[in-house]
Amino acid sequence: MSGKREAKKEALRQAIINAARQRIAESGLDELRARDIAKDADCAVGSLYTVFSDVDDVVLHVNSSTLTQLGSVMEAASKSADSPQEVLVALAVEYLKFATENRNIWSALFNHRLPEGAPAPEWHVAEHLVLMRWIAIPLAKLRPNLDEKALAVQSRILFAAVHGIVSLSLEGRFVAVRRRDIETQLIQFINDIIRGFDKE
Amino acid sequence: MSGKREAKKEALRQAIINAARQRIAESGLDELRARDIAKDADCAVGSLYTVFSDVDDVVLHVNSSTLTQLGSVMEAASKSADSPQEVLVALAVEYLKFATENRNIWSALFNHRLPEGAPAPEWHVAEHLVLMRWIAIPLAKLRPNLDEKALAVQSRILFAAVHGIVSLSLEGRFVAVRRRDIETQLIQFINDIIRGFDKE
DNA sequence: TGTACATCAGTGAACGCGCGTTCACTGATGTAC
DNA sequence: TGTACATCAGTGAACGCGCGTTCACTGATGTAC
Repeated sequence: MSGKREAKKEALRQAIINAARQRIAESGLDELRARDIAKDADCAVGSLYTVFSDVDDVVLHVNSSTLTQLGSVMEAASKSADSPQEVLVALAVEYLKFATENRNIWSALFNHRLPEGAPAPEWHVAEHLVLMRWIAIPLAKLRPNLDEKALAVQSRILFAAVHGIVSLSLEGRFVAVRRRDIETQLIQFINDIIRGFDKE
Repeated sequence: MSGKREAKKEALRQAIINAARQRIAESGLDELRARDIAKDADCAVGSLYTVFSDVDDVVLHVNSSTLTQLGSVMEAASKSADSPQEVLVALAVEYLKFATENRNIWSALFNHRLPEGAPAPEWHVAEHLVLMRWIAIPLAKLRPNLDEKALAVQSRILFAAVHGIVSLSLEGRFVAVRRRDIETQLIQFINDIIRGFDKE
């Protein structure tokens, strides 16, 4: 009966990550507090520090699980259509949908800043790169002349553009566009770009 | 000699705004502290509260002046080329340049969050709208069939896309693209979109 | 299986600090005559 | 122009609070025999 400690520790880790995710989903990353996480996870504040190095570390793990979710969404979108055009549109639309339905969780991905000298750990960066693959696949079919490197760059640029549209629209601020218009606009936008490829 | 008080007050306002801008430029919005602003502006912390309601109010004014700067940049870009295609490219390139050269000042525009219930004051929102006009003008020539409303939406979408590319590239994070490639990519991106319009 | 001891997870009150904001006071500007 | 008083800008030490993190302690799990 030796794995009992290990098992409890793992359960605690999960409870903390879930509690943190829940909190972020409800009130946003800015309102996340160590004490609140502990309360929701049914443990003492101190316990948090026995399984994570600090609160940022917890957030990193929440974001990691968000990226996994997003990966599934993108995989599904990729399979939902045949032509690469349609796949790219589906990816954009599903991204918008995910962001809309999981606003705070999604924005935590981009608003979480690690303290000064600490760059995001490598395993976390890698998780992002995986997502770019889902864009690269259909893009490769549309632009077969691009080499691997150029393809990677193009994927990121396209992601960044879509992200920008989703982001500025959702975060609302000054550049707001009516919610029900965004999807239409996004689809049209992707199609415009793809048409641009054709004529190149 | 009755305007002396008024004049000093105005000088203090400017000194505080300038000090805050300088601080933000050097260390970013996150590192902005009331005491530091006061020290740089050669006044006591308390003075800040005699001319501004709080630190957020100061930031709002810094951002306002940044928007004015950005307006001049966009105006110049608009005059630097004749064809609407070239103007749109110039606007994007100059936006990238402005963001690169004034990284912290620029990102304060987007990272400054007002506390809960307080939306940005109307005068500040209006300043943003003015910028969208610089995009709408060349866009109207390329797509003469769009009505005023659709044109406004398209301008915002286009801005959001460019902003997304500039933003994710500069803020670096995971989706980094090599700096010297961004400009090339951005130009190509705008051209792709415009070509898309043509084929519509 | 049972007992004695060792280890380590889990606890939560207390520490410490950063920082926005206030407020009783001082001194400069303005007004009245 | 000069003097006395009033007003208000400017001061900065002190307040207050939020919150991440620690650490001496307790109690549960594991090990030895």
